[in-house]
Amino acid sequence: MSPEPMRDESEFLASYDPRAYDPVAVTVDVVALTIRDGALHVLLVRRGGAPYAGMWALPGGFVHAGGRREAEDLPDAAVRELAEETGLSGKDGALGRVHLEQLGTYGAPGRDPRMRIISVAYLAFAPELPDPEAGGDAADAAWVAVDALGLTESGDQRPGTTRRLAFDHARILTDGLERARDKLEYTPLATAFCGAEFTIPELRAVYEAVWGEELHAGNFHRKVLSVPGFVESTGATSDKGGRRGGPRPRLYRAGDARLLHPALLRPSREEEIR
Amino acid sequence: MSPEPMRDESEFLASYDPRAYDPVAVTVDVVALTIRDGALHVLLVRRGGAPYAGMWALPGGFVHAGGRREAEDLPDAAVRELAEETGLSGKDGALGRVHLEQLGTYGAPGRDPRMRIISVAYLAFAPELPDPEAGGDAADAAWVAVDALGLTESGDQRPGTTRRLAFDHARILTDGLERARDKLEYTPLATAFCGAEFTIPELRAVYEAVWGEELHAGNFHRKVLSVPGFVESTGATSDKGGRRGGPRPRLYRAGDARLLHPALLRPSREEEIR
DNA sequence: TGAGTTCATCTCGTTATGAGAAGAACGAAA
DNA sequence: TTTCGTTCTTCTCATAACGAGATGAACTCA
Repeated sequence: MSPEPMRDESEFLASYDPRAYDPVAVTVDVVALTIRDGALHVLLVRRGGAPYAGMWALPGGFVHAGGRREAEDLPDAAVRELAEETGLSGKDGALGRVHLEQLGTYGAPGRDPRMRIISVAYLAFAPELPDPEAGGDAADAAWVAVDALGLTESGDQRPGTTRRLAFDHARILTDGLERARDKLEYTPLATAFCGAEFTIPELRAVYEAVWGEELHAGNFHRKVLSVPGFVESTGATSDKGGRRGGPRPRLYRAGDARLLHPALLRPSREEEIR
Repeated sequence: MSPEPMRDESEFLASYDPRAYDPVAVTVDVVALTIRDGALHVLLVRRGGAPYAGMWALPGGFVHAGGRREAEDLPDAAVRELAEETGLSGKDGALGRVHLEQLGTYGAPGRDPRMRIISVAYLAFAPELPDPEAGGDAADAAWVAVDALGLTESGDQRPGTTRRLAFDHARILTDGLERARDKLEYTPLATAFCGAEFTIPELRAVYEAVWGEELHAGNFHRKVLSVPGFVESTGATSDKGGRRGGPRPRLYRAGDARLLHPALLRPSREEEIR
């Protein structure tokens, strides 16, 4: 990993010139997902400046690497960009309960017309949040229904889709959705889309929105209660029934499991196997 | 993502100065795993130069970003570094049959004493390969038994371990092993550790080496044959029995499944759940 | 030749899953 | 207020999957 062998470490550090290397920039981009009106939504910003001005993009920006500003870690950069470009406050505010994990890194030459840019993508699961306010370089910011973006399996957008995504963000978003679908199978992260207390029908609505298919209510109920540590009862009952009738569902909160065992497998997996 | 709004994209590109940004460098590091003598091994190089001279590290190096050399994509950089530092030839040679996937990106400030370095880690599964030859900046290169590195769950090495790992490579390797264990559960990638044709006992040995526990031979056999697309029969039989006796096992090759359904879950999962 | 090992298959009891049904609780419309 | 349709929650039942153990044949090594 070192450019050339040297005898002494301090001598090496003194003579080291970072600028002698190829110029690269590192950004973070965030795929922030939430459930609104029973449908999966992603947080997007409309780009104010070039390149791709006017198009929609994932919130993100350059990592403060330590030159003029203080160096920040990658997850911190993700939270900062999310806060800056959307007006949502950071860890102690609206973004306090979100789950954040690294999704992947995208660095193909030419993915950004300005220069070689390596983008570290993060994936966030959030409970229902207020509408964002555009800030930073963003001309606009909004929660957008994922279904309205016309994404294809290959990471493109279908022709005729009104909201076009900049850069390779359609691919990043597609990968993020795929990851979210997988994570719901074997981790309890569906609870990250809910409030602190939730009902089993609410939890089922999360699965149905992310997976895009209806689940058998009875079997789902049995399964959630039988997996150890998935949810724990609060003893209380929701104060209202469903909006179209039905009894008041009981309230639960997230349990202490980090993995679901056995997993909650989605029904229509057969097609994707080959 | 743009530094400041501008009216025209070409005007923007002309005036853009990459050097105005914080200096960052991007590297790739590869966690290359294989099975030798029934035990899981990882490819390591001994560092010739500073920093961490003399310590062991994952093979890796700077990404050619496009300044003086031609820009290369991240996976290409991973293959190139693997080839350069170990003497193993590239895609058409010994490295032709390896599975390569992105593992994660490590960019904490201070992880490299020279400057801010963002490292994109890749994970490789390889069948048994020849001993590597040191090249590039590496003073030595070898397949090292993972068990001999004294890795802890928290990504450190136990005190007293002779081969110390440079940088945060103990953490990267720990994450890679965790990922490998997971992948064996729900993908047919265990076959990537085998040759083109293999027996079911050989495949079981892969699982036992990666998971570090013995499996029930009969149930494993039933399971592998019952999962559609995992393996397909060649009709042939191995020309030798096991080294300690037993009949000649039949030969199989990898099937066309990309996902195992139902998955092959490892037995002792209960402990890791909470 | 004999002893010990391993492959491959089978059995059996337990657990998990999919599909459907039923009673009770509720909202909304008549 | 009554009625009707909806939803929560719990059951049942048939099927599939799994863990543990057993068996006989095939092979290596002493």
